[in-house]
Amino acid sequence: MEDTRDQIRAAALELFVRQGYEVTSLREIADRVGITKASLYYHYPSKQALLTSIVDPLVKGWERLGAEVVALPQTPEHKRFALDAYLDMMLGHRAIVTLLMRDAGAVLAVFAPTVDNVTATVRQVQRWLAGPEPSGPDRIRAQVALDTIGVAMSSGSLLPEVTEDDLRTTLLDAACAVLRLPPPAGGAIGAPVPTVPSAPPVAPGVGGRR
Amino acid sequence: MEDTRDQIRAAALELFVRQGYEVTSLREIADRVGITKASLYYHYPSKQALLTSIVDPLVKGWERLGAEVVALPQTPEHKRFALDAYLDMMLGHRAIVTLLMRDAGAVLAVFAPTVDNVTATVRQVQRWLAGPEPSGPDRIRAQVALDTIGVAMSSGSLLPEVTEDDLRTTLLDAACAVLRLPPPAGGAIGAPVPTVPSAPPVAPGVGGRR
DNA sequence: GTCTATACGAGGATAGAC
DNA sequence: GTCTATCCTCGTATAGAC
Repeated sequence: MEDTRDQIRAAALELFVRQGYEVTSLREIADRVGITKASLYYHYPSKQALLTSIVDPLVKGWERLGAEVVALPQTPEHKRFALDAYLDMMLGHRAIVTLLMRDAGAVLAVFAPTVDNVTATVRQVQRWLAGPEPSGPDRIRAQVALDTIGVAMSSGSLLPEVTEDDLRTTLLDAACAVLRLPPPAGGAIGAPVPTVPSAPPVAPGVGGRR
Repeated sequence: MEDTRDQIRAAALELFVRQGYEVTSLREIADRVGITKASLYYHYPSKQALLTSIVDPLVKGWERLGAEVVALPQTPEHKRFALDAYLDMMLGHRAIVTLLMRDAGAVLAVFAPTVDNVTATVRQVQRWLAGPEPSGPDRIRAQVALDTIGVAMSSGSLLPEVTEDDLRTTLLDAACAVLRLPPPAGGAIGAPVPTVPSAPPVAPGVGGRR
């Protein structure tokens, strides 16, 4: 029964998101699961390892998506598609993203070894979005487009009463506007988007609580 | 001689930004200033008080700007102006904003009492930007426009070799694009922007270190 | 204003019994 | 797998001398 491990992860994620990583003690997490601190160490060798196992799916998803995306041709259609896929993945990991926003520092510290890879991936995607031989502003726009999607999601508290559907389409449009992509051509353009799967299965995250 | 107090604040800000608030110990800060932990307590009654005094200027600036902005008519020109002023203020407090991004959680925790006021201000500005009787998407766009400016600034590490000027104009344009504001009418429109001072004097922040 | 010394508590982590 | 007990380190904060 792997159940306890999962319970721990879920409890930790919830507490981390609500209170922050540093502030949350292992005792709190253990209490919530109904075990003791020591038992927790049976399942995870350290607090950092716990955090890693929580954030890992998002990192993996991002790296995978990044690799797929940069292989595509840099057409407006594909860019729009890439942003959509990115948005989709982020929404799938909503709780984790919130944590990342809250405690960017702590999370990055834990991923210090891996972080260069991630940064590299982000850079690649940014360059891909910016187009060939991008100017400074081109690169800024590319980065803002990416950030748009990430940040606005964590602003749930500032945007209640907004449907997920509105959020999804509006964010995509906003990112496209920033990139100055032409609006999607009304008709069918053959198949503008090829093989890339729309998004990984993606765990539901611990979403809730909003 | 208020010098020590300022030295402490500067050292603390730098360390907080680089390592994070929770992780940075008072001993480190004291060491850097060349005094002891105990002396530090003579100047600031607690670590939280220190953080407060660091972040306070930004909060104040934001509240002040918010109050001024929501009193303006909701024309495209004024919205553009408001975003510009907002951008200006954020750039003026660059280091603090970076800290806020890094440790949003910790900072918010410290400002828990005040935080409702701030949230309220943000909400007001968001509504002002969204226009009268805004739809869901209108409100999302307003929020994204605000976030655009804030976030992209912290992405300095992902956008080296970009001039501050490019950053400034591109971010403003991006925010306007998100809001679907028409491009600024080429000619002079009388005085589209009235009394509002372009931005508070604004401390230079401890910028550096990038 | 700044120091030395110290109280106090909390948190991460380990050892070893059940 | 889970517990009790314990270690060690570190951070906040205070007392009191210089």
